[in-house]
Amino acid sequence: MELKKVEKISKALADPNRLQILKLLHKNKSCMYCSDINDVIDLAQPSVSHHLKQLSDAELIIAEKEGREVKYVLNNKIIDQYTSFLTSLKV
Amino acid sequence: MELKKVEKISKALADPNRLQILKLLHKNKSCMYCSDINDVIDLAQPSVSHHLKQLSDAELIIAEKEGREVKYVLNNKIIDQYTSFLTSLKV
DNA sequence: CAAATACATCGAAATATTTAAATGTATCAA
DNA sequence: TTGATACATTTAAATATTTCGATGTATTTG
Repeated sequence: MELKKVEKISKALADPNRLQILKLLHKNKSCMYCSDINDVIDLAQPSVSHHLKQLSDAELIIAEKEGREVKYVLNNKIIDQYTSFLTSLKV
Repeated sequence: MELKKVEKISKALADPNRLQILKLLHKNKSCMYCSDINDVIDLAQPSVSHHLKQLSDAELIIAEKEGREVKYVLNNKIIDQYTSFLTSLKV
């Protein structure tokens, strides 16, 4: 995995609200809508939208548009790639 | 692993210079001195010192004082703990 | 088509991070 | 003990991130 990509994923993971969103997605078996996340995270809607975009840009989550809602799905694959890189750093 | 700790490690990993330092430590089998890192990283000495402190505070590296030099060692254990947390997020 | 809903984008303020020059501290060597 | 070396800390400037109100854009519903 490219260092630039590792940096981007790390940045996405470096915020308590975004970590909470990922935990929520895990708990709810990855299927959550933006409004559900808005209900739980104690931030204004544009802030949540911003965080979801960062997670999405890092490919940690995948946004699936369903009518006027957006469903968010955890991207297991990129987590594997990221952890593989980190493991490869070990001596 | 605590979310606060995950956040701190993620922050430490979210910088190109710090990632490069970790790669250097891996390449050199974890045994490097501050001055060696200064030679390779294109930053002033206080900046490198600052980055090493962040990696050290996140426990990604361990600083071992040897006389007037400091040797840096990769902390495999914390990498394992961090990747375990990330893996546990998967659905 | 008009109103409502769900989410995104813009703009701006508050806060955090990165960087380096200047300086400080500890250790070694002569 | 004096000068040099290795690294840390302080201070301050530049830059990036976080946050939210206001507003914009689709989509659905009546």
